[in-house]
Amino acid sequence: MASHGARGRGGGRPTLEEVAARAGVGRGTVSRVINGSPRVSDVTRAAVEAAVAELGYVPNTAARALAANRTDAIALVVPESETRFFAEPYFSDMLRGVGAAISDTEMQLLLIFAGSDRERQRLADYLAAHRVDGVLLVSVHADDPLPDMLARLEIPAVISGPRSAEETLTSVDSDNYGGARQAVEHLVGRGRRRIAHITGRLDVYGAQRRVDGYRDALRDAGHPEDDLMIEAGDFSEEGGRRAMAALLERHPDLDAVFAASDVTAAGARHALREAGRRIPEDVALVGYDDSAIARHMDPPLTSVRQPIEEMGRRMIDLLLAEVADRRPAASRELDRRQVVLATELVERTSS
Amino acid sequence: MASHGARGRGGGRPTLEEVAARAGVGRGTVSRVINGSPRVSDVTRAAVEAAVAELGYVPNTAARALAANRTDAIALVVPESETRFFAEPYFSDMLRGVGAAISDTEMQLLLIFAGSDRERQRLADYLAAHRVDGVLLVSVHADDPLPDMLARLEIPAVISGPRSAEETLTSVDSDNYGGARQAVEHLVGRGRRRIAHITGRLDVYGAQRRVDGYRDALRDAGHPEDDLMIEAGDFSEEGGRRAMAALLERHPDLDAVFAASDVTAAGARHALREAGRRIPEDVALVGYDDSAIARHMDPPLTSVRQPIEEMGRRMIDLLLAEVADRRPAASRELDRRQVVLATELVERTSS
DNA sequence: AGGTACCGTGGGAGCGCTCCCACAAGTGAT
DNA sequence: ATCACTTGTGGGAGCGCTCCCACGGTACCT
Repeated sequence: MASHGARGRGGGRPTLEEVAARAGVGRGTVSRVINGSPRVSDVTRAAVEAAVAELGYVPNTAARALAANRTDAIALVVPESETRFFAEPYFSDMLRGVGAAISDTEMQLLLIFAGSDRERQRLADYLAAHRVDGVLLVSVHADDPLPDMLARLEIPAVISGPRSAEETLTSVDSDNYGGARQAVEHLVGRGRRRIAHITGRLDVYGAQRRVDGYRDALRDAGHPEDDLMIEAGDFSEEGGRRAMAALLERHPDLDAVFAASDVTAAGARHALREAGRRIPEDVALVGYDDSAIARHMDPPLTSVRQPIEEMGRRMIDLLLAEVADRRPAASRELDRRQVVLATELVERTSS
Repeated sequence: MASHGARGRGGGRPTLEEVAARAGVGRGTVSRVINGSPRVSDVTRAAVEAAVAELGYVPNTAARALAANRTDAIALVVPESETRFFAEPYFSDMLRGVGAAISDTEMQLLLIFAGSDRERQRLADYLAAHRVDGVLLVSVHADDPLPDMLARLEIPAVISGPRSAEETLTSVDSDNYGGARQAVEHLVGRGRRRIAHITGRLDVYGAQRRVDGYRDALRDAGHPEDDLMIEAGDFSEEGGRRAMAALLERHPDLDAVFAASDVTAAGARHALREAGRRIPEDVALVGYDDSAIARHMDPPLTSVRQPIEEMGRRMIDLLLAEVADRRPAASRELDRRQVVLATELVERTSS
């Protein structure tokens, strides 16, 4: 006991063994109580719980992790720089949703940025050390090597926003295609005839799906193919501004714009203002995400709402299921699940 | 070896012992190499490093934490809700600074929100379990119980923004008093005579110091005490708007405003616009933080820059020193350090 | 030559848990 | 009364490291 010298200073925290002694039971029994096993009699459980309370016992996470080979932590990995993370409400909304969901569990959530090469190297080391039981991946680009790395390390992962229609990871997404259709159908319903679209980054699958939705909605409304007015953006405000300017140049007669994100719409709004167009009188504007920006814009922005909170919850549920499922490594491939949640159009005065 | 059944699946990761066998040395030697101890001969070190590389050895964090009684992780605790965190550039700038500083170390950074009661309870459990070696506290209110809890648990902590002049924790701060003086002196220098101040939350010590700086700068410039035009804000945009409106009501003749944060200044700007005042012609405006908002405001905002990056670095350095210093718990009280860093006025067109 | 240092090194003990086997006691069927 | 379970329990073994003691070897003194 004295051999480790100055360690465990100040009397230290009580251990399982001490709780067991105090409660007059064995180590195993205390462990069972702590972990909520049903195979403990009520009397014993009460005695142990009393001892735990008296001693102020808190399990040692490191010991537990070592013995049980799990960490009780999952990581939310954002393959972007901090700067972009903070600039885009999508990420913070997602973080909020995931945070809410995780707080119902015993799990801990880690936020990891992997924007720069350096950060990616750190992340790789981190994952190699198996410091988390599972990973949540947000908005990964088509050619990102991260998913493969996770597969190689056999770390369970759930992705928000599949990389393609054949996503191999379990994924959760909102109905980008349907959401885009809602937006365009809404504009058509309001009598708009010349509807443009500013896309997101097209290496993001969801952005492509929004283009598909836009295209199909217009076609179904009887618009000829060459009515399409598409300009590439990148989800940023500046990108929205530039795309809008280009669209106005090419199609001065447009009377509506569907932007692939609220931030993009904010950029478009600037360009429209500069060009002297009134919103919504001259040009109707619809965004995507229904973030705080949409509510505070002038005029308030009609936007497609994704159920971010729900998405976060589903991601956590699926990931925890995969983590728990790590026993016989049986037919797990079979039910690769792709959850798609419905969107909702929130109408405001911009359209 | 077989007794633990299905655990450690897939052949598992190599252990220290395996590396030692491969390199033909003892366990202790490998440990020394891994931890960079100088007491290893060059030949041996090379052999071990080769074995590590061949086997792809990565230390098991849990085992290390258990044996060494440390976690190699520190937490950045934000006693605010996620919402406020994302709304205030101060926090994200601070996170960026701290993140940059930590990435030079082997430490891991955890971001923990403690806005709601529930989150605070989680945090308490978390700290009680000693899951981090140290804590970084950002913008704590005067009556927050967190610092006491940390002291009780003997967890090293560094605070950004001391709670009072007698802060007992090691702290890092920018010179709020001096920064405020810079701002006011700048306005005086530009010939402004009726300078108002919108404060931050006054339960934050730094906000009080800014008031002091404002007050003293005006007094030193020969303004009588009753020239003071102070209105309380709360660092938020809405608070700035309200305070500005109140100030205009009471002092329609004011010609300059020093706001306690850029976000506050943004709110003030709105109120000024609504009241038909031009910036800077009618009213000069100066903010604090020099955040992204200041650069993008219309007109670009003159603001007091805090060296956030540097603050983050200093906080990390001090905290790691305290963590490392946890040996004889000697005369640590003696050198309680209060680092104060200089600010810099960034002049733009709003003043 | 003997003594005293100090390397560099090997490996025992221990960190605080979980897992699982063993076993006592109780329950019900035969 | 016997066997076969079930239920609750105790405690050994082991997770993969770090810490530290002990020991052989070399270098430098007397």
